[in-house]
Amino acid sequence: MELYKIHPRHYVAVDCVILGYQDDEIKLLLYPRSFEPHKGEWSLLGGFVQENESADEAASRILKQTTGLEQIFLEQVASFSEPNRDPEARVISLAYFALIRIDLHDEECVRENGAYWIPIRKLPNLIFDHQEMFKKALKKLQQKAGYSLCGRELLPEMFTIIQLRKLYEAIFQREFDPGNFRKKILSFGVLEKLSVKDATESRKGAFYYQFKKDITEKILIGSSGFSVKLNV
Amino acid sequence: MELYKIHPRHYVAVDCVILGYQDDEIKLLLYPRSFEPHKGEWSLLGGFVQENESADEAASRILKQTTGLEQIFLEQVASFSEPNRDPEARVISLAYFALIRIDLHDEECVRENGAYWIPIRKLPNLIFDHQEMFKKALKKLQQKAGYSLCGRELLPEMFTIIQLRKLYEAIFQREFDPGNFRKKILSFGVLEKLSVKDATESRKGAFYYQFKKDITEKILIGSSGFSVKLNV
DNA sequence: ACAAAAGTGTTTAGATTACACCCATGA
DNA sequence: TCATGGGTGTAATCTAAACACTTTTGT
Repeated sequence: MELYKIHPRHYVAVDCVILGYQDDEIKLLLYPRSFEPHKGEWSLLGGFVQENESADEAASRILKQTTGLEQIFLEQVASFSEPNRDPEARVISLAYFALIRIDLHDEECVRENGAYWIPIRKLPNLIFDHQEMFKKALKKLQQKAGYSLCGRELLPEMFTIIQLRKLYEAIFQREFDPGNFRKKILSFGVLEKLSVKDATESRKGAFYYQFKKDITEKILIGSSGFSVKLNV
Repeated sequence: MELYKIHPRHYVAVDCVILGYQDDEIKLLLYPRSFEPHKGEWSLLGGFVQENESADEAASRILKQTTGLEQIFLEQVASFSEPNRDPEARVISLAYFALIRIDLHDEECVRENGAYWIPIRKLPNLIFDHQEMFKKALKKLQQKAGYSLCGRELLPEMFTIIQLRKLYEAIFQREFDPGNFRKKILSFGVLEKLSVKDATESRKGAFYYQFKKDITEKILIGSSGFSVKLNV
């Protein structure tokens, strides 16, 4: 302990890049910061790491507070530790990224926090280095989408292959050939065709699918854009 | 500031997974911890983040101290923040991983720190969660090797294709077909054949290669093991 | 000349891509 | 019946992988 005492201690915060999917767009949960510095400017949802919790736990806590959801996908992005990143005091921040199903989240919670879902195509300026946190999180999402179908985290229980494709097009900001995409995805054998159709988009209607219950999801989608492999 | 003051502050450390390549093996720089707790047990090289430095700077500082090298490849791995990971006091640790050319490092420095290069195949037990840090760093190395030839970081200026293959075999712990590996690597067009041969391994001798000077190295090597693509 | 490692070529199987075409349905 | 998106089939192209073969050189 003696040896440790000569070293400084720092505030440690977590900031969450909370991403969801709605109306064919990836959206980010932001709120106008409620205190100085930079009061009123857009900020990620964050908070300080307390004595008896890990950073992961702190991030979960914040997620619960702001969306009402538990047990959702959460992953470290990076640490941000420039001495002056927060002009008020030295705060070392650990960025997290979360994927949530907007259809499940608690709108009450979100409204209470004054938070909004903002489409990532029209992102406003964010405080501090939050823009960079977002960029890194988006890159992580693209990576993740590259080796696992992230429909489970972002789409409703039932969805059409077309909806899944639109999700992937939103994530990668490019188009995929409808026929090839469908074949590729179905070749993994992780989706189950239902007998129900979504008739809102066309006369013919598109069949709904859902993830098979027992699948330990391990899928590889290559980097070049979209080349996929089933791993286990 | 008022708002921040109600929150606790924590010691923040960096721990470096310093990897090198020698004698056809990936090696990790470790030292027997010189103070309690766990005095004498194997530990990564680390230190505390000071007032006026970022964590990246702290990691660079530690690297300089222990290997004598500057400007070397260094990347964040993850944060470790379990409240009791260090039994002595709460320390939040940011793990880094570094790749260094063992042929360049300062042996004096290493010896002064009582550090040793340990082949990763025969790793001893490490203190705290250092084993986990190492595992994550190794995974990162494999990822990195998957999209960029990391010969620059780990091999001497000049090397043979066979040496590069051995490096990849050490990183991925599997063998690659010599012919296919050579063709793949050379197809990137980032290596320059020299007129000198390494005659130590065979009568015929293998030509040395070096990285072309002007290359902004962007290579993709797929995940399935070894499928590669030139990106730009 | 021959052994042994360096380096080249060839063949096959599988994946990716582009795109033509058929299908089901409500208006 | 026809327009529209949903869904299937196929041929051309590219890539990975296995492995046979040729080259170079010291002894």
